[in-house]
Amino acid sequence: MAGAITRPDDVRRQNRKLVLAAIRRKGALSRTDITMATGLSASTVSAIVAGLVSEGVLLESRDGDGGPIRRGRPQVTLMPNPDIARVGVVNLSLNRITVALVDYAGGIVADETADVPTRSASGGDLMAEIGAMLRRQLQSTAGNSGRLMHIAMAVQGVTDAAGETLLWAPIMEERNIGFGPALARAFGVPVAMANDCAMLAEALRWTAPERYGGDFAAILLSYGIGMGLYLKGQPFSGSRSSAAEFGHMAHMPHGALCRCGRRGCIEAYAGDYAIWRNALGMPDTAPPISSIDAAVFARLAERARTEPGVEREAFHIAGRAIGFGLNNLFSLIDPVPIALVGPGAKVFDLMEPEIRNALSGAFGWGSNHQPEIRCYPQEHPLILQGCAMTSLLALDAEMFSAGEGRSSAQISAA
Amino acid sequence: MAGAITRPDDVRRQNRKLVLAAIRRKGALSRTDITMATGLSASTVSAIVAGLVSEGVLLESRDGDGGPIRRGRPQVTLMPNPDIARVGVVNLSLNRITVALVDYAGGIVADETADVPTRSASGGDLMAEIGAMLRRQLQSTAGNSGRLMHIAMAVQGVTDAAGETLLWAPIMEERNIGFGPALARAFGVPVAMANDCAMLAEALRWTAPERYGGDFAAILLSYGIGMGLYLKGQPFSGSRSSAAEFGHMAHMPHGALCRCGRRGCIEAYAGDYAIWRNALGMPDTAPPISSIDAAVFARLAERARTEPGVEREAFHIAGRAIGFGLNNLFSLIDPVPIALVGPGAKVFDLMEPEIRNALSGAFGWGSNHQPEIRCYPQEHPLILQGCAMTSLLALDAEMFSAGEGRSSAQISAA
DNA sequence: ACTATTTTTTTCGAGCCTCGAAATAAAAGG
DNA sequence: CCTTTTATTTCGAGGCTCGAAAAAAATAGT
Repeated sequence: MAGAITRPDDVRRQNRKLVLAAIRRKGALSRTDITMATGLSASTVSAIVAGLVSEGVLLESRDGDGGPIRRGRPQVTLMPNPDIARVGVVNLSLNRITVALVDYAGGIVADETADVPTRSASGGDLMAEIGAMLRRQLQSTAGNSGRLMHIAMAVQGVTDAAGETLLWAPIMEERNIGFGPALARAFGVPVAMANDCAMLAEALRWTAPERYGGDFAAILLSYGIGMGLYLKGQPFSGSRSSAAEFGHMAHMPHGALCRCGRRGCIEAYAGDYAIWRNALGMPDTAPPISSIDAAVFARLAERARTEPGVEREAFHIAGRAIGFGLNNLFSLIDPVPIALVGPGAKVFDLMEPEIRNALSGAFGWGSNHQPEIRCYPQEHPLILQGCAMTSLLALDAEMFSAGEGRSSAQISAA
Repeated sequence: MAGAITRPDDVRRQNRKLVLAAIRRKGALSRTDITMATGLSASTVSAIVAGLVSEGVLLESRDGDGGPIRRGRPQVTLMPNPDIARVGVVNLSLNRITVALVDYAGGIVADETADVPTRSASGGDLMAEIGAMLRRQLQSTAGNSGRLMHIAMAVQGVTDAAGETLLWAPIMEERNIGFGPALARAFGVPVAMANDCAMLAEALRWTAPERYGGDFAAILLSYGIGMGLYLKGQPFSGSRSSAAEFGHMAHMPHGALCRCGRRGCIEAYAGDYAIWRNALGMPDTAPPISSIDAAVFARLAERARTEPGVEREAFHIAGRAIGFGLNNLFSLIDPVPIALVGPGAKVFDLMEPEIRNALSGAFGWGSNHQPEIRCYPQEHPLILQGCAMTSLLALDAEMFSAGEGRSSAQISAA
């Protein structure tokens, strides 16, 4: 409530951020374009851009790239200077680590995926592997671009609100792993860690702002069920943990056994292991299996499509659970567009009728709950993109908006 | 994402708001106190306060009120000028309209409650009654204070996100009633309409900031079940409606009949009519009765306390439903302190064990869901207070923070 | 009574920032 | 080579906050 006080310098910082955001959205903009996009006066834009160029944050490009030849002084295009900084991107999911290096302009400098048995690995093991991968990439690409200035990490699990500690993850035994501080110490840069679904949401918002520019939910259906929420233009998170644990809302009291240890969670009906369990006619208290081969799962879906039976019913049960959860979610936050991401999106056709059915009961006030649902089967590219955006926006906001003082001194271009 | 641009004037506006907020929190402050409370420099505070005093927003009081006699130039106390404006406060609940007039310092100028059969009334009827009550109060207190400048209205029902239209209310048949625009037209002032639970939350936050200064939920257990949420220092609302419909989360698929027309809502197990239904051994599809006498309900609770039986079981069922809802809520937003408000708070002892029980299943990441729960049996004073705060803060922010231009011209002090 | 001390508040100049208007730069057209 | 057009920079005005110094207004002490 108190709020921070405002000083004249804050005005400049705020407007610098505005300029950088506009350029990042469009990729490249002239000063005139920035004037129109931000509403700032031409003189102010001129001053701000001059500062950013002299600090090396932006690059001027005089060659009009393909625009129609017009009379008058040609516009000078401004774009992020790729070599001013790099950011590290890490995605930790079941038995798989992906590390990438992205330059300040968003270009991928390096990209590597390693298979690692996460279930049996300790936090230290994973930390060492991630550190080694990132260090290798930094070395192999040294000299041709700026120094590492930020790391964003996506994990399949519950993180604390500060984005430092992985509190619990279905993909491994150990708990309370401080990946954030560890990475920060190892590489001397700020680290943002978040649930992979939060990164998903960030990426979707970025790639399809016309659809996901407002409120929406990204639901990841893979090994477990997660959700990333954007509300009022802000990523939603709990006060202590990353929260938004859609998959662990209670569907059935004393119901099926969930991997989180409780019973009756939505995930215990709609997670891949749950569908597997039901499709094989196992009791719903059977312990969740740890990993399901994609091809095997695809065959299961195929059988469910071709003939009625226990397999098809398993998908229906999953659909009902998801629909139930969406229904409750929508009771709390109003219906929003939904993005279904990951392997589960490939079998959406098998679940959609039950999902829609669960949502069909209209409230007295008539707001129909039927939302727009879109499917995105490939989650990994989106997660990485979300991490990259998170890091780059953090750089825009924290580092380069601060002005002359620190940044230009810290940055050493090659 | 785009965000508004910032100009030097915005700095002054922001800091004026800061000063006003500090004074409203403490009631009366000297310039030195403001300096410490806001972090602004003494010179800036001096300039801002001079403006506010010359506009008549603040009043200087030279008589040191009881403070220990100290050396040095005595502090001049600044407080809101009660006569600079008044705000109207309206609470519409089942068969009851309360209207009050509050001055800019928060003092109650007039207060009146009328019994009106809301179920059979039309929106126009209610609007006419509210208008008449408010107009009467304005006339009877004319001359001794400022003109009406804002109205806040709390309703037991679902409103749109803009705070203009009552979309649906359990207390009446008609839907989509535009109380907001109607009041605004009738009195020529901005109107903020919201769910009564949102106002509740506002009041609690105000009266006990040490407990409710952060995230918390206020749950109103009366004729229906509502919730007001504060998250990250912001009142939570949906994108289209007021949302946060805790009472209409789905507890049991195809379960008990709810007053909203659907089945299995939490309210259909924990609303007063649901408890009544269960305590009398009626089927849970029996139509909800429209109103329950407080004394009768109290006798019911007394019997449940003294002897086991169907009455006690009815309260247990209610507790389970509420606990179930809290469990799901906490899956989405992390556990937060809970304020139980209204008649239902009087029977909390009968429900608490089942509520706690439903919350006892810990997640894998160990965050225990047991929240701090406090009871506030009297909802009406809190709702009115919340309305008053809403209006006064709106005045602070919108009108007086704008500076010289408009406000001083519009205000006519008696 | 009068001066010294203490505390609060105001005044003043420096340093930011944004903006509009005017000036300058850099192209195509004729 | 001059005119027109469009983009960008320069310049002065007007705000705002801040620190330092000055002024105000009381008590304490002699």
